[in-house]
Amino acid sequence: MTPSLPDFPAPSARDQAVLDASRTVVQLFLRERSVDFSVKELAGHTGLSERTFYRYFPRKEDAIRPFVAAAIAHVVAAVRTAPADLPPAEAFRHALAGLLDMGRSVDVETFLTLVNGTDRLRAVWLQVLTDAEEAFAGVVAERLDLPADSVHARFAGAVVVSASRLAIQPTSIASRPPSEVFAACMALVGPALLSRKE
Amino acid sequence: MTPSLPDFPAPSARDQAVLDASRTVVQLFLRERSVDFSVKELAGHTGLSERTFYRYFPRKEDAIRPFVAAAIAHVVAAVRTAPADLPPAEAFRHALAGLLDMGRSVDVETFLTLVNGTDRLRAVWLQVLTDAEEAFAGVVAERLDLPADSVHARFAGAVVVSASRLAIQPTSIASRPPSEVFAACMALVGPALLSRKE
DNA sequence: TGGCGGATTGGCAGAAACTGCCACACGGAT
DNA sequence: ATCCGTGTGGCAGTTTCTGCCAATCCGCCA
Repeated sequence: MTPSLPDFPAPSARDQAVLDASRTVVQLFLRERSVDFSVKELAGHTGLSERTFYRYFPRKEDAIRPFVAAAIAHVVAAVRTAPADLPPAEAFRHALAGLLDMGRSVDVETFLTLVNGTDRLRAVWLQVLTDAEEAFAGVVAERLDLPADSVHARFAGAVVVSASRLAIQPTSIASRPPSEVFAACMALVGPALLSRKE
Repeated sequence: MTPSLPDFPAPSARDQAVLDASRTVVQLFLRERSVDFSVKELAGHTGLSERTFYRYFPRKEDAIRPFVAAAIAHVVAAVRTAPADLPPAEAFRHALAGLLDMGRSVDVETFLTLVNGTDRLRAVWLQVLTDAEEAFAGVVAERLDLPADSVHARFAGAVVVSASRLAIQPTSIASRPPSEVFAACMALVGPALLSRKE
């Protein structure tokens, strides 16, 4: 039997191995409060050969990507399963807050500091966020009953990502909690972007 | 005498040399419709030694950065000098359209295709756009009389960048002209974000 | 059980990207 | 002429990354 839908690929053993390796790398970064490691070292810490490391991660800085992508997928899933009558903006806000609470297990703040302090990692971070726009556009489209590739949906996805990014920036955090900043941003864009038209 | 304000650095001869080199690289990419060149080749084409190339551009893909940054600075300047009574969204739309018209001298569309088709360049592109958010936030803050580092201004900057990015994406272009897409996005966010409150 | 085929792995060689160092060239001020 | 700060080129050495091949693992079928 085929236990999973063909177009919704079940996470293969390999994907899991990649994600594990990614998580190990991130934990190493956080433990040492540094990202200054050679590939040889990273491969050693993850129990992979150097060659396999490069097969898992096309470039060494991509090692953080699966971990971050998984976190975002978590948010998307949370929004998707939120009660249907919850306004999309609220659903996102809750999901985001949930993620940052989960942050007790991984110190989100130092992670972001490390990532933003390193050009190469910052680049990966931005790429992942840009990919997230698509996923967010998808769930917005679902909720508002729009085509997922419409300008409206895609723009909404991008706006939500922007608000999220702003909400978790250190300078914003200092002033007030992320979910407040996020809500403030959502209030600014008005109802046209994220409400279902009757 | 000191001919320029100390905190507004006059473009040094070196900066100009860097920008020239960057432009040369971009022109090479466009002429060959390829970005597949070694540093040795790029250095040769720009008339720089390999060593100096690395002094100008920390990583080889950064070679496109000054060129793109200059284009964005051009947009920012255009918005800044737009008539004060023009709504900010309109000012951005005009400036953007102007840039794309300038596109006759550099084929914007193939440039974006090349950049988006290469992970390393795409990363740089996204970084530059993220930097642009700050600059855009600055001119929005100017026009709306807000502090430049307020959440409102920064969010507005990010939203404008998102709309611009969406507007120049090939899939969007195919359907309708960029400045229309941009205007559609601006219409979605409503007046709260970009209008001066009386 | 034993072998077959596809996917994954590790090791090695080599290319390409990048850095540290130093000596040299240039231009302006003394 | 000399000094000095800035920029440059060249070279050696390190790190990152890729191509290739042989070895291994694993599900599967005979």
